Amino acid sequence: MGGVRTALYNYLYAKQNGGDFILRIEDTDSNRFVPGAEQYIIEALRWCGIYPDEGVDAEGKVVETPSARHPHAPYRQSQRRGIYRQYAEQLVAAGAAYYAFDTAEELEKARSAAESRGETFIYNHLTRGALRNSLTLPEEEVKRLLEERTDWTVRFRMPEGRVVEMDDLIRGHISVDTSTLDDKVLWKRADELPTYHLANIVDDHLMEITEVIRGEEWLPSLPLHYLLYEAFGWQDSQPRFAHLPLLLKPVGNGKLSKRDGDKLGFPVFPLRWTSPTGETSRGYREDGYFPDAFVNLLAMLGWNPGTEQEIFSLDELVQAFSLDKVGKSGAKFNPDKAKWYNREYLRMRSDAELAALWMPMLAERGLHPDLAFVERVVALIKERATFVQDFWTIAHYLFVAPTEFVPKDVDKFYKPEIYAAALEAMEHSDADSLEGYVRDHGMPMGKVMNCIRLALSGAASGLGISDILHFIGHEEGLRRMRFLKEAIG
RNA sequence: GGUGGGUUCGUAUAACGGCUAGUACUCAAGAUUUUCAUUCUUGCAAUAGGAGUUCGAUUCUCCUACCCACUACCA
Repeated sequence: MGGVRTALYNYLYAKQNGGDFILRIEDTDSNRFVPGAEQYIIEALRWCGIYPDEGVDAEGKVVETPSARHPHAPYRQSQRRGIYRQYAEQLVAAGAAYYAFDTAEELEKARSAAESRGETFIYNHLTRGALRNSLTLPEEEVKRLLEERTDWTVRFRMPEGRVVEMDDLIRGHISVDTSTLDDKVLWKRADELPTYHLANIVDDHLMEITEVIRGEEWLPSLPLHYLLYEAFGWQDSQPRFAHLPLLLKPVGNGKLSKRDGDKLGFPVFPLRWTSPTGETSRGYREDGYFPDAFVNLLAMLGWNPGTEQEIFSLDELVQAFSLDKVGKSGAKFNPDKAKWYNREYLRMRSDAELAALWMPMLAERGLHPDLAFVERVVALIKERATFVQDFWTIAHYLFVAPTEFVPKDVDKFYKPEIYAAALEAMEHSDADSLEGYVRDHGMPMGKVMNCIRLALSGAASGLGISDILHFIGHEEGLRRMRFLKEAIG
């Protein structure tokens, strides 16, 4: 959800300003490759109605837009491998970065040693002088290690005691002292791939990105990114940054995780997702949410239009969206409000459209009613439903006679005198005259009517009796009256 | 621990430094309905705490508290 919201805000911002929305796959961690994840992202965006102007499509090919522009291909960082090394080395040559030869074990040792002293190990101006890198080793040995070993990295040489002044479109001015920051790895010889920081800056520059709208978790690395733009000499074309507040779990504290959804009974994924380990998480699509409702509720999590309007189509969002109306604090997700949104969107759908969505579900139950009949049913019940899936629960007895009766309602309304009156009323009237007959003959309205409803629907609550009768017909109504007696009596 | 960010009803949020702090969801009550749901009406409910600036602070400044993120050869 959080990822979709970030993509949505980027899309809205781009479209509002006549820009392009580019989908770039940042797959620079070969250890964390998840098969199917990329396809999933593309399919989820499509479901939401978000189509990239540039990027990769579901088949892994460059997106073909009407204008057929794809000047920045390839869009998958794993396919851009070749271009990053030169940039990393450019920084080394400029003195902004250096080669580091520390092995994972050595760093681990340094970390635990610091920990035992009650400190935290940071690879920075304080420690780099005592570690194995091109700043401490003789030139000859550096040259040798570079050729002999394949596990070295390029690290950013974070300056000491510099205050980086930054601007965020949402948070305003921020300044950070670089002394507290560390020498981040920029490039790994082992897989010839950059880390996020280098790849992001290089690609944003190459792809002419003008705005970076991303999650708040990136705010702490913003100084590094500023410094990187500076080291490359790209300050003039540096994009503007906006860090979005996080999506938080509905109860307690902390960011929304997939566990919360499982526990509290709502999806945290746009589409159903099955992880490589076979674990499945439910999706908004499969749960019956309409894509436009999902987009709408997501847009309102962290942003507001400044008016009291709550229902927005994607196009309206493009018009109304504004980064300065995005909040600064994390937004707790409210599942009840999400359902409310879907209910609103369900009501806006036409009877014909809802009937068309319901037909296949009826077919799964072996039912093949007239489309016109289904449309009439939908018109009657749509106000009572949140999802199309609810239709069956609400109106199943319009298609199939009840075979079970709610025991509590039976106890209350299936009594000899009441049943006799109810049967008499049914035998001497039709759908339209039933209520009048009951009243005119002095029968207890509530009891008799509920007894009839029990027979017709299996419970004492639900649709109006006259409505039910109109759908199933008087004969079927009488048959169900008799069946109630057989089943219970 | 360090650094950064954040803090208005339970939740999402509104309020040029100036009305009785508004709206929506949830919840409760009432009306409507043959029942339930819908619909309508009403109600409950908040500026984290403390200083300061000011005629006046939800809004600006500082301190405290709490929450979150980051602190990886992950993004």
